Amino acid sequence: MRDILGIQKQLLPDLLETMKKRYTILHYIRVSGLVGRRTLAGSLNTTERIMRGEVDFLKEQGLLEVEASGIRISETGRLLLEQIEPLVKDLFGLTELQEQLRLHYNLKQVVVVPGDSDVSAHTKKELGLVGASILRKHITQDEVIAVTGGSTMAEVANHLSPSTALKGCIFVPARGGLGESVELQANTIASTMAKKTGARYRLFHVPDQLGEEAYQSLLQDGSILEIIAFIRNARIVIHGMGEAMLMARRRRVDAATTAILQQDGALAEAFGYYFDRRGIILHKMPTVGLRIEDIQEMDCVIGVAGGKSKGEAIAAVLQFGHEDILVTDEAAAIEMVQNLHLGRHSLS
Amino acid sequence: MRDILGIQKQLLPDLLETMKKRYTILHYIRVSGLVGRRTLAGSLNTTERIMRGEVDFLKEQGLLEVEASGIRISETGRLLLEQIEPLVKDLFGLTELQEQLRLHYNLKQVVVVPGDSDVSAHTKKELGLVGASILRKHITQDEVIAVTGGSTMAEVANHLSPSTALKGCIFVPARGGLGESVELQANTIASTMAKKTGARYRLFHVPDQLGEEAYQSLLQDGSILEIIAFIRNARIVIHGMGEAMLMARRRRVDAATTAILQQDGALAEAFGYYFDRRGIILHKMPTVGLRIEDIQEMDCVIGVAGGKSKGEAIAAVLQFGHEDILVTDEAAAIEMVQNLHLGRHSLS
DNA sequence: AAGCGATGGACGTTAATTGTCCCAGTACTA
DNA sequence: TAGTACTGGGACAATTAACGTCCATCGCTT
Repeated sequence: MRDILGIQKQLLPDLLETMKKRYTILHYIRVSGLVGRRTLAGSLNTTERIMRGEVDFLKEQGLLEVEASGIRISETGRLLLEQIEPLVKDLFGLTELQEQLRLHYNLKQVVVVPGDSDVSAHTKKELGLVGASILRKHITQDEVIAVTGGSTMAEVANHLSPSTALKGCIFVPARGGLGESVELQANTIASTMAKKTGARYRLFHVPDQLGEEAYQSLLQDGSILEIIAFIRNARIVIHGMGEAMLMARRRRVDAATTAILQQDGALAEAFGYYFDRRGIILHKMPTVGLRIEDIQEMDCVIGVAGGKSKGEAIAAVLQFGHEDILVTDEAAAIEMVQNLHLGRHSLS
Repeated sequence: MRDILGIQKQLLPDLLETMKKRYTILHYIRVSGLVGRRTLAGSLNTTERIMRGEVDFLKEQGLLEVEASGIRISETGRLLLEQIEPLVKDLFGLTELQEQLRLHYNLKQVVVVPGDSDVSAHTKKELGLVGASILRKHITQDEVIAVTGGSTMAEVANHLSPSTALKGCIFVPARGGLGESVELQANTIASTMAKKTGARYRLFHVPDQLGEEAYQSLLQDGSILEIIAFIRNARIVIHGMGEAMLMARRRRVDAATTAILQQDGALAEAFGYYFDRRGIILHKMPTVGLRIEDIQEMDCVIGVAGGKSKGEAIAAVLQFGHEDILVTDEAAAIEMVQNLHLGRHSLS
C-alpha cells in the first residue's frame, strides 16, 4: 500500500500534496457540518478563489453537497473519508516527522522515506533514490560536488542517471582515504557517480595511515593541491553518516584513539569527523580534504542516512548545525524525534 | 491495492490521467529504445510542445536519459516501469475494455467499474455511484429525466445527492407499471431520485395488466396525458437492463407470451421492451410511456447494468443501437468483449 | 563531407488560474 | 418580524502558466 504511493510519487510528485489538500478540505467540512467557502478558506489559510476551485471539483466528484446555505459533506464523501483516513494518517505521519526535524534543526529540507534501512534493503534503496533526486535538483550548473563513502552513498550513486545538466560537473571525494573497503570508499563513489551521470571526477590517492611528516610532504604535491582546490570550490557536498564506534572499528582506527573516542562519548561520524551528542567535534581522521570551515561555507550540505540504529548518530551530526538537507528513513526519524522530546523533558 | 486506486480515482482523477500519460510515454520509449521527441509526439498523437514538457519532467525525475541523439529510458525508469505496470494494467485494463465497447457499439462514453455485480454488492454500489455521477454531469438545465426500475437503478438513486443544478429537474418513470416489486418500480425510483436531489417528480399510476379497451380509455385520462407529454419532452433517459427470461418471470408475464419470447430467442429486456441477440425488438410490455421513436430522438440514453450473467443481455440492447452511454462492470464487459470476438470469428 | 534527425532555446499567442467584487439568497437572532 | 451576518455563484480584470512554432546547433549515419 505504501509502496504504491512511492511508485506514483515518481510519476506524480505533487500527488501527495494534492491528496492532502483535498483530504484536509473534506475532513474540515465533515467536522464543521455546514460551512461557508470563505470561512473554509480562512481556516485552511488559502484564498477564497482557490478554495472555490477545490470545492467545485469535490462537488463535481459528488463528495460534497453545496447549497445556498453552505457546504456539507455528502454520503459518498463521508464514505471516502473513512476509507482514506488510515492512509492519510500514515502519510502525514511522515510529513509531520519531516516538519518536526526541519524546524528543530533549522534545516532547509527534510525527506523521510517509509521503512527502516536496518531491516529492509529496499528502504535503503529508496534512501538512495531520494538522495539522488535531491542532488540532481540542487545542481544548477557546472560545479564541483564533494561526496563521501559508505553504503548509503553507494546507493545514491546507483540511482543517479545521465543528464546533460550534470555533464559539466566534477565529482570529488570529500576527504582522502578513510580506511573503508574499496567499494565503499569516497573515491569509488565519486567515480561511480561520475560514470553514471556522464560527468568527470577526480580521485584522492592518499595512503590510509599518515604520519605527520608524510602529511606535510603530501600537501606539497601538485595533484593533491589541485584536488584540494577543487574541494574548496565545491558548492555542494553530499555525505553519509554513521555510528562513531562502528565506523572506528570498520576503519581500523588504532586502539588508543578508539579508547579516547569511547571515553569522550563519541556518537557519530561524518566526512571523517567524530561528533559527540552535542554535535561537538572530538576527533578528525588524519587525512586531507574538506575542512570544517569549508563545510560552513557550503551552499548545500546534504546528509543521507537511515536505520533505527543510526538515529542518535544522525541527531548528533545535525546538532553540529551545518546541515542543509537531510534524507533519512522513518525508523531513524522516529528515533530522533523521540530523543528530541526526551531532551525537552530533561531540560524542563 | 485496488481500493487505494479507487480512492484516488475519486479524489484525484485528473492526476491519474497524467499518470497514465506519463506511463504511456515511458513505456513507449522503453519499447522504442532510442527515439526522438517529434516521433514520440506523432506516435502518441500529441503535440511536440506537450511531449517536450513531459519529457523534460521525466528527465528531471531521472526516469529518462536524453542526449543529442535522442531519448532513451534510464535504469531507474525501467525499474519504475516494472513496478508500476500491474498498477496501470489494473487501472487501464478497464479503459481498454471501455474503448473496445465504445468503438464497437459507437457509443459516446463507456465506463467500466472493476468487479462483478453478480458476486459483490460493492460493485453494484459502484455502478450506482458512477451512474449517478454521469447523470449529474449530463444535466445541463431544468429538464425532464426519464428513469426505469430495477435494482441497479435503485442503486443509482441512492447515490444521487442534492445540487442546485438539479433543483429544477423533474424525474418521471419511463413507462407505466411493469409488474416489478414496489421498491424496484420505476415510480419508486423516480421519486427517490427526486427526493435525493431536491428535484420534483411525477408518477405513473397504471394498473399492471391492461386490456385493450382499458388501455384506450387510459389514454384519454388527463393526468396520464400530462405525464406522457413530460416523457416525450425528456432529453435524458437512464435505464437498467436485464435478462429477458428472468425479467419475464419476475414480472409475471403470462405463460403464452413467455413461450413466444423463449421461442424467438429473447435475450434482453430494457424499458419494457424485449430484444433478441441482434437487438431486434420482439415484444413490448402492454403499458404506456416511452416509445421506441422517443428513444431514438433522445439526446442522452444512459444504460446502467453489470454482472457477468448480464453480459449477453447488455450486448443485445447495445446492438439495438440507440444507447449513448453505457455504465457496466468488469465482468460484464469482459463477457461482452469475448462474445464480440467470437462473433468476428464466426463471420470470417 | 553532407544530410538527416536530434535537442534546446526563444518568443509571441493562447488558455487557464487567480484575486476581487458584487448580488441574490438563506439562516439565525434580537 | 426585521435585521444581520452569513452563504454560493456570477463576472471580470490581471496575472501566470501552457502551448505552438520556428530556428540554431549538435551528433550520428551514409
